[in-house]
Amino acid sequence: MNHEATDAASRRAYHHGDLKAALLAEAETILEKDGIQALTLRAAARAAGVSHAAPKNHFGDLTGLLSELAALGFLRFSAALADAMTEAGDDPRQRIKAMGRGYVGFATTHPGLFALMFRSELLDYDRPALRDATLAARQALAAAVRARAPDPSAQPLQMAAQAAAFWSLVHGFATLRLEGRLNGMIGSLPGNETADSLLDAVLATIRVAD
Amino acid sequence: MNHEATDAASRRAYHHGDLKAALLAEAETILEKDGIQALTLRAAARAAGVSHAAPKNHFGDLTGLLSELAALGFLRFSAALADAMTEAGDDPRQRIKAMGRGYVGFATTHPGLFALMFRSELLDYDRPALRDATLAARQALAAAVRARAPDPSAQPLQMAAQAAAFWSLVHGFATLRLEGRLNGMIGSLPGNETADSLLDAVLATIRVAD
DNA sequence: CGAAAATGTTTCCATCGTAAACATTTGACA
DNA sequence: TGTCAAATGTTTACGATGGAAACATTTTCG
Repeated sequence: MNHEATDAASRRAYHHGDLKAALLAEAETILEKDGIQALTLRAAARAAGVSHAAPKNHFGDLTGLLSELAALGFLRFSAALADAMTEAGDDPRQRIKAMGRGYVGFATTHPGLFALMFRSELLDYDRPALRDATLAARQALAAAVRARAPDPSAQPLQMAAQAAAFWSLVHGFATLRLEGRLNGMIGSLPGNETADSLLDAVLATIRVAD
Repeated sequence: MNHEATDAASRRAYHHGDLKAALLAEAETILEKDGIQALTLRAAARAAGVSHAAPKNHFGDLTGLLSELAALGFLRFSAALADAMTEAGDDPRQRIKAMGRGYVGFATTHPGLFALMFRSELLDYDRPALRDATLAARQALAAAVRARAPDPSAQPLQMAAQAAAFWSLVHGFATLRLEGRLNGMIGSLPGNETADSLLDAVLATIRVAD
Protein backbone atom coordinates (compact mmCIF):
# COMPACT_ATOMS: atom_id res chain seq x y z
CA MET A 1 0.00 0.00 0.00
CA ASN A 2 1.44 3.31 -0.94
CA HIS A 3 0.49 6.72 0.32
CA GLU A 4 -1.28 7.66 -2.88
CA ALA A 5 -5.03 8.11 -2.73
CA THR A 6 -7.27 6.68 -5.43
CA ASP A 7 -8.15 8.89 -8.37
CA ALA A 8 -11.61 9.62 -7.01
CA ALA A 9 -10.32 10.44 -3.58
CA SER A 10 -7.40 12.50 -4.86
CA ARG A 11 -9.83 15.06 -6.27
CA ARG A 12 -10.95 15.81 -2.76
CA ALA A 13 -7.57 15.35 -1.16
CA TYR A 14 -6.14 18.14 0.88
CA HIS A 15 -3.21 18.37 -1.46
CA HIS A 16 -3.97 18.79 -5.09
CA GLY A 17 -1.06 17.04 -6.71
CA ASP A 18 -0.01 19.59 -9.27
CA LEU A 19 -1.95 22.68 -8.42
CA LYS A 20 0.48 25.01 -10.14
CA ALA A 21 -0.03 23.43 -13.55
CA ALA A 22 -3.76 23.10 -12.94
CA LEU A 23 -4.06 26.79 -12.07
CA LEU A 24 -2.14 27.79 -15.18
CA ALA A 25 -4.38 25.61 -17.35
CA GLU A 26 -7.55 27.03 -15.81
CA ALA A 27 -6.14 30.53 -16.08
CA GLU A 28 -5.54 30.09 -19.79
CA THR A 29 -9.06 28.80 -20.30
CA ILE A 30 -10.51 31.79 -18.49
CA LEU A 31 -8.23 34.16 -20.37
CA GLU A 32 -9.26 32.92 -23.80
CA LYS A 33 -12.92 32.47 -22.95
CA ASP A 34 -13.75 35.55 -20.92
CA GLY A 35 -10.88 37.92 -21.45
CA ILE A 36 -8.07 39.23 -19.36
CA GLN A 37 -10.26 41.19 -16.98
CA ALA A 38 -12.00 37.97 -15.96
CA LEU A 39 -8.71 36.30 -15.12
CA THR A 40 -8.46 36.81 -11.38
CA LEU A 41 -6.69 34.83 -8.72
CA ARG A 42 -9.98 33.82 -7.21
CA ALA A 43 -11.50 32.77 -10.51
CA ALA A 44 -8.55 30.53 -11.27
CA ALA A 45 -8.73 29.07 -7.77
CA ARG A 46 -12.45 28.43 -8.14
CA ALA A 47 -11.94 26.70 -11.47
CA ALA A 48 -9.27 24.49 -9.95
CA GLY A 49 -11.47 23.72 -6.97
CA VAL A 50 -9.24 25.16 -4.28
CA SER A 51 -9.57 27.99 -1.82
CA HIS A 52 -8.96 31.49 -3.06
CA ALA A 53 -5.71 31.82 -1.15
CA ALA A 54 -4.16 28.62 -2.45
CA PRO A 55 -2.52 30.22 -5.51
CA LYS A 56 -0.38 32.35 -3.25
CA ASN A 57 1.82 29.40 -2.46
CA HIS A 58 2.71 28.90 -6.10
CA PHE A 59 2.67 32.36 -7.62
CA GLY A 60 2.92 34.83 -4.77
CA ASP A 61 0.48 37.29 -6.24
CA LEU A 62 -1.54 37.99 -9.35
CA THR A 63 1.49 39.35 -11.17
CA GLY A 64 3.20 36.05 -10.51
CA LEU A 65 0.39 34.01 -12.00
CA LEU A 66 0.10 36.26 -15.04
CA SER A 67 3.86 36.24 -15.55
CA GLU A 68 4.06 32.46 -15.48
CA LEU A 69 1.17 32.23 -17.91
CA ALA A 70 2.82 34.77 -20.20
CA ALA A 71 6.01 32.73 -20.04
CA LEU A 72 4.12 29.68 -21.26
CA GLY A 73 2.75 31.83 -24.03
CA PHE A 74 6.19 32.97 -25.12
CA LEU A 75 7.45 29.40 -25.22
CA ARG A 76 4.59 28.34 -27.46
CA PHE A 77 5.07 31.48 -29.51
CA SER A 78 8.74 30.69 -30.09
CA ALA A 79 7.84 27.15 -31.12
CA ALA A 80 5.20 28.42 -33.54
CA LEU A 81 7.67 30.84 -35.12
CA ALA A 82 10.31 28.15 -35.44
CA ASP A 83 7.80 25.82 -37.07
CA ALA A 84 6.78 28.48 -39.55
CA MET A 85 10.42 29.02 -40.46
CA THR A 86 11.27 25.37 -41.01
CA GLU A 87 8.23 24.84 -43.20
CA ALA A 88 9.13 27.83 -45.32
CA GLY A 89 12.19 26.40 -46.99
CA ASP A 90 15.27 28.43 -47.86
CA ASP A 91 14.03 31.37 -49.88
CA PRO A 92 14.50 34.50 -47.72
CA ARG A 93 11.37 36.01 -49.19
CA GLN A 94 9.33 32.97 -48.22
CA ARG A 95 10.94 32.74 -44.83
CA ILE A 96 10.16 36.30 -43.91
CA LYS A 97 6.59 35.92 -45.09
CA ALA A 98 6.17 32.70 -43.19
CA MET A 99 7.49 34.35 -40.06
CA GLY A 100 5.04 37.21 -40.43
CA ARG A 101 2.14 34.85 -40.94
CA GLY A 102 3.29 32.83 -37.97
CA TYR A 103 3.51 35.90 -35.78
CA VAL A 104 0.07 37.20 -36.66
CA GLY A 105 -1.36 33.69 -36.76
CA PHE A 106 -0.31 33.03 -33.19
CA ALA A 107 -1.90 36.28 -32.08
CA THR A 108 -5.11 35.35 -33.88
CA THR A 109 -5.19 31.82 -32.52
CA HIS A 110 -4.37 32.82 -28.95
CA PRO A 111 -5.68 36.37 -28.64
CA GLY A 112 -5.88 36.44 -24.87
CA LEU A 113 -2.46 34.94 -24.40
CA PHE A 114 -0.88 37.24 -26.97
CA ALA A 115 -2.42 40.33 -25.38
CA LEU A 116 -1.23 39.22 -21.96
CA MET A 117 2.30 38.62 -23.22
CA PHE A 118 2.66 42.29 -24.12
CA ARG A 119 0.81 43.82 -21.18
CA SER A 120 4.00 44.80 -19.43
CA GLU A 121 2.37 46.64 -16.55
CA LEU A 122 0.77 43.36 -15.47
CA LEU A 123 3.91 41.27 -15.73
CA ASP A 124 7.26 40.97 -14.02
CA TYR A 125 9.78 40.41 -16.79
CA ASP A 126 12.45 39.76 -14.19
CA ARG A 127 10.86 36.47 -13.21
CA PRO A 128 13.25 33.78 -14.41
CA ALA A 129 10.59 31.83 -16.29
CA LEU A 130 9.41 34.90 -18.14
CA ARG A 131 12.90 36.22 -18.76
CA ASP A 132 14.01 32.94 -20.29
CA ALA A 133 10.88 32.61 -22.38
CA THR A 134 11.11 36.11 -23.85
CA LEU A 135 14.76 35.50 -24.65
CA ALA A 136 13.82 32.42 -26.64
CA ALA A 137 11.21 34.36 -28.57
CA ARG A 138 13.66 37.16 -29.32
CA GLN A 139 16.10 34.68 -30.74
CA ALA A 140 13.47 33.05 -32.92
CA LEU A 141 12.59 36.45 -34.29
CA ALA A 142 16.20 37.39 -34.84
CA ALA A 143 16.74 34.24 -36.87
CA ALA A 144 14.10 35.37 -39.34
CA VAL A 145 15.58 38.80 -39.73
CA ARG A 146 19.10 37.49 -40.30
CA ALA A 147 17.82 35.54 -43.28
CA ARG A 148 16.46 38.77 -44.68
CA ALA A 149 19.65 40.80 -45.01
CA PRO A 150 22.47 38.52 -46.09
CA ASP A 151 24.69 41.52 -46.68
CA PRO A 152 27.40 41.28 -44.00
CA SER A 153 28.64 44.78 -44.74
CA ALA A 154 25.44 46.39 -43.51
CA GLN A 155 25.80 48.87 -40.70
CA PRO A 156 24.54 47.78 -37.28
CA LEU A 157 21.96 50.55 -37.24
CA GLN A 158 20.61 49.47 -40.61
CA MET A 159 20.50 45.86 -39.49
CA ALA A 160 18.69 46.85 -36.32
CA ALA A 161 16.33 49.04 -38.30
CA GLN A 162 15.39 46.14 -40.55
CA ALA A 163 14.75 43.96 -37.53
CA ALA A 164 12.80 46.66 -35.71
CA ALA A 165 10.81 47.48 -38.81
CA PHE A 166 9.81 43.88 -39.37
CA TRP A 167 8.95 43.34 -35.74
CA SER A 168 7.00 46.59 -35.61
CA LEU A 169 5.13 45.73 -38.78
CA VAL A 170 3.93 42.31 -37.71
CA HIS A 171 3.37 43.32 -34.10
CA GLY A 172 1.41 46.37 -35.13
CA PHE A 173 -0.67 44.39 -37.57
CA ALA A 174 -1.40 41.71 -34.97
CA THR A 175 -2.31 44.30 -32.36
CA LEU A 176 -4.55 46.35 -34.62
CA ARG A 177 -6.20 43.18 -35.89
CA LEU A 178 -6.90 41.89 -32.41
CA GLU A 179 -8.35 45.22 -31.36
CA GLY A 180 -10.62 45.12 -34.38
CA ARG A 181 -9.14 48.33 -35.74
CA LEU A 182 -8.60 46.93 -39.23
CA ASN A 183 -12.19 45.79 -39.72
CA GLY A 184 -13.31 49.02 -41.31
CA MET A 185 -10.49 48.94 -43.81
CA ILE A 186 -11.07 45.28 -44.69
CA GLY A 187 -14.81 45.73 -44.97
CA SER A 188 -14.45 48.56 -47.44
CA LEU A 189 -12.34 46.51 -49.82
CA PRO A 190 -13.95 45.04 -52.94
CA GLY A 191 -14.23 41.29 -53.17
CA ASN A 192 -14.02 38.92 -50.25
CA GLU A 193 -10.81 40.16 -48.76
CA THR A 194 -10.01 38.90 -45.31
CA ALA A 195 -7.52 39.90 -42.68
CA ASP A 196 -5.31 37.10 -43.94
CA SER A 197 -5.25 38.33 -47.51
CA LEU A 198 -4.61 41.86 -46.28
CA LEU A 199 -1.72 40.50 -44.25
CA ASP A 200 -0.28 38.81 -47.32
CA ALA A 201 -0.50 42.08 -49.19
CA VAL A 202 1.13 43.88 -46.29
CA LEU A 203 3.96 41.36 -46.13
CA ALA A 204 4.44 41.77 -49.87
CA THR A 205 5.41 45.40 -49.27
CA ILE A 206 8.52 44.30 -47.43
CA ARG A 207 11.75 44.95 -49.27
CA VAL A 208 13.84 41.81 -48.89
CA ALA A 209 16.85 42.62 -51.00
CA ASP A 210 17.88 46.23 -51.16
CA MET B 1 -26.87 89.81 -5.21
CA ASN B 2 -26.79 86.94 -7.60
CA HIS B 3 -26.95 83.28 -6.81
CA GLU B 4 -23.26 82.75 -7.52
CA ALA B 5 -21.03 81.99 -4.61
CA THR B 6 -17.62 83.58 -4.25
CA ASP B 7 -14.60 81.77 -5.66
CA ALA B 8 -13.56 80.53 -2.26
CA ALA B 9 -17.03 79.37 -1.42
CA SER B 10 -17.62 77.88 -4.83
CA ARG B 11 -14.94 75.30 -4.18
CA ARG B 12 -17.07 73.94 -1.41
CA ALA B 13 -20.36 74.53 -3.16
CA TYR B 14 -22.74 71.65 -3.54
CA HIS B 15 -22.49 71.96 -7.29
CA HIS B 16 -19.08 71.89 -8.80
CA GLY B 17 -19.54 74.01 -11.89
CA ASP B 18 -17.92 71.86 -14.50
CA LEU B 19 -17.35 68.57 -12.83
CA LYS B 20 -17.23 66.63 -16.08
CA ALA B 21 -14.24 68.55 -17.40
CA ALA B 22 -12.60 68.53 -13.98
CA LEU B 23 -12.95 64.77 -13.71
CA LEU B 24 -11.45 64.28 -17.15
CA ALA B 25 -8.51 66.51 -16.28
CA GLU B 26 -7.87 64.70 -13.01
CA ALA B 27 -8.27 61.38 -14.76
CA GLU B 28 -5.62 62.28 -17.28
CA THR B 29 -3.23 63.37 -14.54
CA ILE B 30 -3.73 60.08 -12.71
CA LEU B 31 -3.35 58.13 -15.93
CA GLU B 32 -0.04 59.70 -16.87
CA LYS B 33 1.34 59.76 -13.35
CA ASP B 34 0.32 56.42 -11.91
CA GLY B 35 -0.76 54.34 -14.86
CA ILE B 36 -4.00 53.00 -16.14
CA GLN B 37 -4.56 50.61 -13.26
CA ALA B 38 -4.59 53.55 -10.84
CA LEU B 39 -7.25 55.36 -12.85
CA THR B 40 -10.42 54.43 -11.00
CA LEU B 41 -13.71 56.22 -10.71
CA ARG B 42 -13.11 56.77 -7.04
CA ALA B 43 -9.59 58.10 -7.53
CA ALA B 44 -10.81 60.64 -10.08
CA ALA B 45 -13.64 61.67 -7.77
CA ARG B 46 -11.23 62.06 -4.86
CA ALA B 47 -8.89 64.19 -6.95
CA ALA B 48 -11.79 66.41 -7.97
CA GLY B 49 -12.97 66.68 -4.39
CA VAL B 50 -16.38 65.12 -4.87
CA SER B 51 -18.05 62.02 -3.57
CA HIS B 52 -17.19 58.73 -5.18
CA ALA B 53 -20.60 58.39 -6.81
CA ALA B 54 -20.62 61.83 -8.42
CA PRO B 55 -18.99 60.71 -11.70
CA LYS B 56 -21.94 58.49 -12.42
CA ASN B 57 -24.03 61.51 -13.38
CA HIS B 58 -21.60 62.48 -16.12
CA PHE B 59 -20.15 59.23 -17.38
CA GLY B 60 -22.48 56.47 -16.28
CA ASP B 61 -19.75 54.00 -15.45
CA LEU B 62 -16.01 53.52 -15.66
CA THR B 63 -16.19 52.60 -19.32
CA GLY B 64 -17.89 55.92 -19.93
CA LEU B 65 -15.16 57.92 -18.23
CA LEU B 66 -12.39 56.03 -19.98
CA SER B 67 -14.14 56.37 -23.33
CA GLU B 68 -14.53 60.12 -22.98
CA LEU B 69 -10.90 60.43 -21.97
CA ALA B 70 -9.84 58.30 -24.93
CA ALA B 71 -11.93 60.53 -27.18
CA LEU B 72 -10.01 63.56 -25.93
CA GLY B 73 -6.85 61.66 -26.67
CA PHE B 74 -7.88 60.90 -30.24
CA LEU B 75 -8.72 64.54 -30.86
CA ARG B 76 -5.31 65.64 -29.67
CA PHE B 77 -3.75 62.83 -31.62
CA SER B 78 -5.43 63.94 -34.83
CA ALA B 79 -4.28 67.48 -34.24
CA ALA B 80 -0.72 66.34 -33.63
CA LEU B 81 -0.71 64.30 -36.83
CA ALA B 82 -2.14 67.19 -38.83
CA ASP B 83 0.51 69.51 -37.40
CA ALA B 84 3.26 67.13 -38.32
CA MET B 85 1.94 66.95 -41.87
CA THR B 86 1.68 70.67 -42.41
CA GLU B 87 5.18 71.26 -41.12
CA ALA B 88 6.57 68.62 -43.44
CA GLY B 89 6.07 70.46 -46.70
CA ASP B 90 5.15 68.76 -49.95
CA ASP B 91 7.67 65.99 -50.45
CA PRO B 92 5.85 62.67 -49.99
CA ARG B 93 8.95 61.17 -48.45
CA GLN B 94 9.12 63.92 -45.87
CA ARG B 95 5.41 63.82 -45.23
CA ILE B 96 5.35 60.12 -44.53
CA LYS B 97 8.35 60.41 -42.24
CA ALA B 98 6.82 63.34 -40.42
CA MET B 99 3.62 61.41 -39.93
CA GLY B 100 5.52 58.47 -38.52
CA ARG B 101 7.46 60.68 -36.14
CA GLY B 102 4.24 62.41 -35.13
CA TYR B 103 2.53 59.10 -34.45
CA VAL B 104 5.31 57.71 -32.31
CA GLY B 105 5.99 61.10 -30.78
CA PHE B 106 2.45 61.38 -29.52
CA ALA B 107 2.65 57.93 -28.00
CA THR B 108 5.91 58.85 -26.30
CA THR B 109 4.64 62.17 -25.00
CA HIS B 110 1.32 60.79 -23.78
CA PRO B 111 2.05 57.15 -22.99
CA GLY B 112 -0.91 56.60 -20.71
CA LEU B 113 -3.37 58.26 -23.04
CA PHE B 114 -2.05 56.40 -26.05
CA ALA B 115 -2.27 53.06 -24.30
CA LEU B 116 -5.80 53.82 -23.19
CA MET B 117 -6.85 54.80 -26.70
CA PHE B 118 -6.11 51.31 -27.96
CA ARG B 119 -7.36 49.32 -24.99
CA SER B 120 -10.55 48.35 -26.70
CA GLU B 121 -11.86 46.06 -24.00
CA LEU B 122 -12.03 49.07 -21.67
CA LEU B 123 -13.73 51.40 -24.11
CA ASP B 124 -17.07 51.73 -25.83
CA TYR B 125 -16.29 52.80 -29.38
CA ASP B 126 -19.98 53.32 -30.00
CA ARG B 127 -20.07 56.35 -27.73
CA PRO B 128 -20.63 59.34 -30.01
CA ALA B 129 -17.67 61.29 -28.66
CA LEU B 130 -15.29 58.39 -29.15
CA ARG B 131 -16.74 57.39 -32.49
CA ASP B 132 -16.31 60.91 -33.85
CA ALA B 133 -12.81 61.26 -32.45
CA THR B 134 -11.57 57.98 -33.90
CA LEU B 135 -13.04 58.93 -37.26
CA ALA B 136 -11.06 62.16 -37.23
CA ALA B 137 -7.87 60.27 -36.45
CA ARG B 138 -8.51 57.75 -39.22
CA GLN B 139 -8.90 60.56 -41.71
CA ALA B 140 -5.71 62.25 -40.58
CA LEU B 141 -3.87 58.98 -41.07
CA ALA B 142 -5.44 58.36 -44.45
CA ALA B 143 -4.28 61.77 -45.63
CA ALA B 144 -0.68 60.75 -45.02
CA VAL B 145 -1.00 57.50 -46.88
CA ARG B 146 -2.63 59.12 -49.88
CA ALA B 147 0.42 61.31 -50.28
CA ARG B 148 2.55 58.18 -50.37
CA ALA B 149 1.08 56.44 -53.41
CA PRO B 150 0.22 58.99 -56.05
CA ASP B 151 -0.38 56.24 -58.55
CA PRO B 152 -4.12 56.33 -59.25
CA SER B 153 -4.01 53.02 -61.09
CA ALA B 154 -3.10 51.08 -57.99
CA GLN B 155 -5.46 48.31 -57.02
CA PRO B 156 -7.60 48.88 -53.93
CA LEU B 157 -5.97 45.95 -52.15
CA GLN B 158 -2.51 47.36 -52.83
CA MET B 159 -3.60 50.79 -51.65
CA ALA B 160 -5.09 49.29 -48.49
CA ALA B 161 -1.99 47.22 -47.97
CA GLN B 162 0.21 50.31 -48.12
CA ALA B 163 -2.02 52.04 -45.60
CA ALA B 164 -2.23 49.03 -43.32
CA ALA B 165 1.52 48.46 -43.57
CA PHE B 166 2.31 52.03 -42.63
CA TRP B 167 -0.18 52.07 -39.80
CA SER B 168 1.04 48.70 -38.52
CA LEU B 169 4.65 49.83 -38.71
CA VAL B 170 4.25 53.02 -36.70
CA HIS B 171 1.71 51.54 -34.32
CA GLY B 172 3.84 48.53 -33.69
CA PHE B 173 6.92 50.65 -33.13
CA ALA B 174 5.06 52.92 -30.74
CA THR B 175 3.62 50.00 -28.83
CA LEU B 176 6.88 48.11 -28.53
CA ARG B 177 8.69 51.28 -27.53
CA LEU B 178 6.16 52.09 -24.81
CA GLU B 179 6.34 48.56 -23.45
CA GLY B 180 10.11 48.90 -23.31
CA ARG B 181 10.58 45.98 -25.66
CA LEU B 182 13.02 47.84 -27.90
CA ASN B 183 15.40 48.79 -25.13
CA GLY B 184 17.56 45.74 -25.51
CA MET B 185 17.96 46.30 -29.21
CA ILE B 186 18.78 49.98 -28.78
CA GLY B 187 21.20 49.34 -25.95
CA SER B 188 23.20 46.85 -27.98
CA LEU B 189 23.79 49.32 -30.81
CA PRO B 190 27.16 51.05 -31.08
CA GLY B 191 27.26 54.79 -30.52
CA ASN B 192 24.61 56.76 -28.74
CA GLU B 193 21.63 55.56 -30.66
CA THR B 194 18.28 56.43 -29.21
CA ALA B 195 14.77 55.27 -29.88
CA ASP B 196 14.34 58.35 -32.06
CA SER B 197 17.29 57.57 -34.27
CA LEU B 198 16.14 53.97 -34.54
CA LEU B 199 12.73 55.24 -35.57
CA ASP B 200 14.30 57.40 -38.27
CA ALA B 201 16.16 54.38 -39.57
CA VAL B 202 12.96 52.34 -39.48
CA LEU B 203 11.04 54.99 -41.37
CA ALA B 204 13.83 55.07 -43.94
CA THR B 205 13.04 51.47 -44.82
CA ILE B 206 9.66 52.53 -46.18
CA ARG B 207 9.38 52.32 -49.94
CA VAL B 208 7.66 55.51 -51.03
CA ALA B 209 7.73 55.17 -54.80
CA ASP B 210 7.60 51.69 -56.19
C1' DC C 1 10.12 8.94 14.57
C1' DG C 2 9.71 13.74 14.66
C1' DA C 3 10.50 18.35 13.28
C1' DA C 4 10.45 21.51 9.48
C1' DA C 5 8.90 22.81 5.10
C1' DA C 6 5.13 22.73 1.66
C1' DT C 7 0.71 23.19 0.67
C1' DG C 8 -4.29 24.56 1.62
C1' DT C 9 -7.99 26.77 4.33
C1' DT C 10 -10.26 30.27 6.95
C1' DT C 11 -10.77 34.73 8.47
C1' DC C 12 -10.16 39.43 7.94
C1' DC C 13 -9.38 44.05 5.76
C1' DA C 14 -9.13 47.88 2.37
C1' DT C 15 -10.49 49.06 -2.28
C1' DC C 16 -13.23 48.91 -6.22
C1' DG C 17 -17.62 49.43 -9.29
C1' DT C 18 -22.19 49.94 -8.95
C1' DA C 19 -27.02 50.54 -7.35
C1' DA C 20 -30.43 52.85 -4.53
C1' DA C 21 -32.22 56.23 -1.61
C1' DC C 22 -31.80 60.73 -0.46
C1' DA C 23 -30.39 65.94 -0.51
C1' DT C 24 -29.50 70.16 -2.87
C1' DT C 25 -29.44 73.22 -6.62
C1' DT C 26 -30.85 74.86 -11.05
C1' DG C 27 -33.91 76.03 -14.65
C1' DA C 28 -38.10 76.22 -17.04
C1' DC C 29 -42.75 77.22 -17.07
C1' DA C 30 -47.25 78.94 -15.41
C1' DT D 1 -42.33 85.49 -9.18
C1' DG D 2 -43.32 80.92 -7.31
C1' DT D 3 -43.22 76.17 -7.96
C1' DC D 4 -42.00 71.86 -9.55
C1' DA D 5 -39.21 68.71 -12.35
C1' DA D 6 -34.65 67.73 -13.82
C1' DA D 7 -29.85 67.87 -12.97
C1' DT D 8 -26.30 67.21 -9.89
C1' DG D 9 -24.09 65.38 -5.46
C1' DT D 10 -24.03 62.59 -1.20
C1' DT D 11 -24.66 58.66 1.70
C1' DT D 12 -25.28 54.03 2.42
C1' DA D 13 -24.97 49.43 1.06
C1' DC D 14 -23.48 45.16 -1.47
C1' DG D 15 -20.66 41.82 -3.80
C1' DA D 16 -16.08 41.01 -5.82
C1' DT D 17 -11.23 41.51 -5.71
C1' DG D 18 -6.12 41.18 -3.95
C1' DG D 19 -3.78 40.36 -0.23
C1' DA D 20 -2.19 39.49 4.79
C1' DA D 21 -2.35 36.56 8.75
C1' DA D 22 -3.36 32.73 11.50
C1' DC D 23 -4.20 28.16 11.29
C1' DA D 24 -4.58 23.07 9.51
C1' DT D 25 -2.83 19.25 7.00
C1' DT D 26 0.47 16.73 4.47
C1' DT D 27 4.94 15.63 2.88
C1' DT D 28 9.82 15.39 3.27
C1' DC D 29 13.89 14.47 5.24
C1' DG D 30 17.30 14.33 8.88
